[in-house]
Amino acid sequence: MKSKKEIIVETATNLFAEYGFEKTSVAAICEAASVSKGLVYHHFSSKDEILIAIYEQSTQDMMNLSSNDSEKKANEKLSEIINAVFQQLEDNKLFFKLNLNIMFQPSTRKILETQIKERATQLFIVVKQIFNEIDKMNSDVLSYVFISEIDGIALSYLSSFEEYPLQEMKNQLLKKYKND
Amino acid sequence: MKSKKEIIVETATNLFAEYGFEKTSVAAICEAASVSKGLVYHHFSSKDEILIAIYEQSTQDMMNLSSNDSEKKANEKLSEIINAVFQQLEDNKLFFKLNLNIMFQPSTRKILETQIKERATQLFIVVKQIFNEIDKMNSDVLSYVFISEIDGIALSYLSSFEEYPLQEMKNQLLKKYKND
Amino acid sequence: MKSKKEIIVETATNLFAEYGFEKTSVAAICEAASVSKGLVYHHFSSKDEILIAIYEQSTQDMMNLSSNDSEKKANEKLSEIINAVFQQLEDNKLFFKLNLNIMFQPSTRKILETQIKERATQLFIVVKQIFNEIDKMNSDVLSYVFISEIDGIALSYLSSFEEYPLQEMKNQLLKKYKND
Amino acid sequence: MKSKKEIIVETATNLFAEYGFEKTSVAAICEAASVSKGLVYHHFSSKDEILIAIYEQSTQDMMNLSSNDSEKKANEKLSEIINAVFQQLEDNKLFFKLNLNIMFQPSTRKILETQIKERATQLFIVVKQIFNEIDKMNSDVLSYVFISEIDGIALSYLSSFEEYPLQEMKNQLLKKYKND
DNA sequence: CATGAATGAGGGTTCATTCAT
DNA sequence: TATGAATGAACCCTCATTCAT
Repeated sequence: MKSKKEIIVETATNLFAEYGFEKTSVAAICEAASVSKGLVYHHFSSKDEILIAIYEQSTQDMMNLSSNDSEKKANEKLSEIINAVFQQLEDNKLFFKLNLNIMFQPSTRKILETQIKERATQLFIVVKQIFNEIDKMNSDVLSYVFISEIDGIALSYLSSFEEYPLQEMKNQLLKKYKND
Repeated sequence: MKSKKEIIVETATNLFAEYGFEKTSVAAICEAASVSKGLVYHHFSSKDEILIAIYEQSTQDMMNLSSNDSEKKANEKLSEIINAVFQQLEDNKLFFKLNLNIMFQPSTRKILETQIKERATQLFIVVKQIFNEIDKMNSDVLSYVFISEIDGIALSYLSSFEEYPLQEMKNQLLKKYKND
Repeated sequence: MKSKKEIIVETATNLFAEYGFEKTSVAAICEAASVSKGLVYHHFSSKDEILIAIYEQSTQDMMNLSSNDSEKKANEKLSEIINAVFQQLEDNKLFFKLNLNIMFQPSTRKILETQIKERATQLFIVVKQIFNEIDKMNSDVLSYVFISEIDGIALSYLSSFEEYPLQEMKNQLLKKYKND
Repeated sequence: MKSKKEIIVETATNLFAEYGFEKTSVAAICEAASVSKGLVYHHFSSKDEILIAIYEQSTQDMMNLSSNDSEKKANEKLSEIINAVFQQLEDNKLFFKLNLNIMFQPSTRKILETQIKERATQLFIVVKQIFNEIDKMNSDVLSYVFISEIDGIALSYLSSFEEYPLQEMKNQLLKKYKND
């Protein structure tokens, strides 16, 4: 059974994702979680702290996604990443929006500066290790390009109000990295 | 000489870009612009209205950037767009952040829904017209890819806390689209 | 006619005196002054600021009490001070209590540290100048004693729940300093 | 070994003295005493009750100070009281401040009304008995004066931010009462 | 005797907006 | 145009106290 603390985090995640961090009041979280304000502040020292907990949790989840199966070839690993990201993108669209919201809201960006840097660094390392196997001399640029390509599609997809050809974009990417 | 109304818009733009829309109070705008609250509400019916004015203005500016010189070849036009965007990206980094902030803050996104759609549509049309000259059958996908690639680099660049190899990424793009 | 700001200060003074600074909520001040919270924060940047305004005002009033009639003899001046203080003590008992409350509440004492020091210094100077005329060698000690004697009676009077022989104490003091 | 209850009282005393009663939360006491909230409320029915325990304890301690050696002469007893009080004043400055804090904080004053009255009465009786030996007709006034003189010095000393000539003031008092 | 999750009222403060001047 | 006093709802957070374990 879920603890009240877990319920609070989960509820807050949903509300932050739907309305944005700034526009979600602690009171709203309490009501949605059927919990008193006192309890929220018993578990978290501030509203910011809830956000930090959510973000760190999601970083953890993200890292657990990338399998470290070193048996596989580089291009297989890239395909795997692409598949995993696009899967997540479809399944947790709202959650990805939250991440962008956090990243580009100056106030939240400041709150999470440390954690954002940490995640970006780790992500880059994972990708670069793969490209090292492919082309050690240019692994830096290749990594930047790879990450940008995924980010770009995500951005277009998440910012679009209308239907977005996500599958087609994914296939384009898969094709490009198939023979690396 | 600038009108008071222009001063208000300009001041608000800077503050929104630096602190985010939600975190910028009307009082702060008034103080920074050396103007009374009454005057702000004389010119704008609400804080939202200021944001709308800023966004529409910036869409206008953006559209004026893309020359409609139909004499040029498609690949030249693409290069031109790439150059223009990267130039802006460097010159007005804060302003681009504001656009992302607006786009992924659910509250502001809702306020500007109409304007965001409009801008996206216009942008897509401009790009697609170019790709129609290159490969009419696939102009849709090519346009999406092109926009995503630019968006992706912008996103990586704007979200990075550290040095980002913007020039190198730009060169990669230019190279890719040179011979189209 | 009194300005709203003056009404706020006056109301706050009364409530602080009756219930203490910490135990008087801004909401209570608003209600008693028939004024909105917004207005209080329009005129004062914080609750502390109200306290500071009150304290500084009272220091001003206090200083205006001591006439600077340099024609008079030293012992006459002392008598005058004694009379003035005891008069105030009777008339504004609650206000003197507020001063003691502020002085010995660590939180308020810290808020007003600067102002408390300033007042104490000014007070000491005024008294010492008088004792300089009487006995220049010992004017420091004599000043301390004089101030302590008045403080002591005030303290006893203000802390007493029962009838306190204020007149008799005053006469004792007047008698002591009559022939200086 | 100290009982948990004693630790709570001791910790609370220190915190009340340093931050004031109102500004010290039960949670702060618990943390400082390394004790749970439950335990505090097991030993005391409310926060007020802790304050009462502290105050009554200190009254007890105070009374134990004054020796009842009826052999001694009146002026010796007075000297003894003066010496004892000034000793305490130096040793437990913070604790005396707490007493003044309590006395002039309307809320705490009300909580401890009974105990404050009781202590004042007992103190007055002790002093008056001594002055009865000296001048029965005027023992009331003499007692008030004596208490006020001590209170006054204590007040000046405790309210001063700077060095205060406590020793000198003490000597003045001792000299005055030496030949009574 | 001992813990700490849980409550709910109330604290100080911010802020978009209105309106008389 | 231009000012700034004035409003009131909402915000984040604190805290004494209770209670199941």
